[in-house]
Amino acid sequence: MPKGFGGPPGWWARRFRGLEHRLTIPRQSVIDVLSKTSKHLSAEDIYLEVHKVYPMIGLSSVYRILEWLVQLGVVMKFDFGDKKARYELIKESREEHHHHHLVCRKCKRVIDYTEFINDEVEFIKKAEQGLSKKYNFKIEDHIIQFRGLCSECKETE
Amino acid sequence: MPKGFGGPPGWWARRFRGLEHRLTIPRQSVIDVLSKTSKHLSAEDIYLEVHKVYPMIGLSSVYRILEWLVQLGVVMKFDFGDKKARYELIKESREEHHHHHLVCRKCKRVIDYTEFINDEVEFIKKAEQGLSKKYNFKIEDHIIQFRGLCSECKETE
DNA sequence: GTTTTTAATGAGAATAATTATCATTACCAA
DNA sequence: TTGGTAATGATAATTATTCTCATTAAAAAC
Ligand SMILES: [Mn+2]
Ligand SMILES: [Mn+2]
Ligand SMILES: [Zn+2]
Ligand SMILES: [Zn+2]
Repeated sequence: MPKGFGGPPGWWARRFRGLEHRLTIPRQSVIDVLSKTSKHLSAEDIYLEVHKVYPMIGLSSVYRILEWLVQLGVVMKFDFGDKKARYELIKESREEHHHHHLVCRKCKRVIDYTEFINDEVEFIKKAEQGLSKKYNFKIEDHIIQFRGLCSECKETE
Repeated sequence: MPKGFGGPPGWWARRFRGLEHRLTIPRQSVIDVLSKTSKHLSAEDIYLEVHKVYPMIGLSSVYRILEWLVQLGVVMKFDFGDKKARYELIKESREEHHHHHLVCRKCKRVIDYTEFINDEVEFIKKAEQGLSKKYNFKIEDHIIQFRGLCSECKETE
């Protein structure tokens, strides 16, 4: 795997080997872009980034690849209220990078936060146990968002 | 206000009186539909329901009215991963009806749950305090979703 | 009540994110 | 190599949502 393609060399190759999933250059490139940022990129953002290093990429491929990664549980897809989906790689060291979002309803700015994760994990664990039992529902992940006004938008109210 | 238009007679009229907001028949009708269901209706669902009782309603009015209600903090707008927005009236007795959602990633079914609300309120209160201070962010509401597979979809896996 | 002013509506066109289609290309396994 | 399959990229199609604008309804002024 060429240097600069997302994570420790071979990591993604190993991640996908054996599955009937090929780690092609377009796929590598998308993963690479996602792995290099903590921003919340839209499909088009990602397309433009990949395009810089791999200009023959097609926008439809980006959408296809993102959907593939979401299905595989490698990427999370978010809706922050502007009308495009935003994507974020789920980091390996989940515990380290587990976080949620503050979303400004006005400017749509998004702030990652990791505070209170311990309290959260405790609360979530209990809730997940109870809910999955009661509703016979297999819980795979969760979303927590606080919504309101960011410091900037609070001024201009 | 005609009987059957959403809640105790005069309630919504009082709710909006004095604001420069008119409680017209299209607006009443939309509120009425939302107040009579616990489903998570899309704009078009609402349009079709209102249309039954007020056939001259326009779809664009429904969108406009829903946005207005969201701005007023009377209605919440959700994204459950199918690609249309869904709307839910925020009930007066918030404590009573405060709930969150289990969302099936496969069939997009949505289950309301109210369990663990006490634990949640405690956790949320603490988090809100800390986060709003640290990030100088005015928190207005929050979203919690558990996502995964409903009992049906778990079978066909 | 009638007129004046303003806000809200409804039809339809326009927008824009996402999906579907399909011919071409890259990849893998004999 | 060669055959079979999976992935890609260009493009068209879809579809939820927003915009525009002439018409209508509501409140305010008279
Ligand atoms: Mn994030
Ligand atoms: Mn609900
Ligand atoms: Zn803001
Ligand atoms: Zn399901």
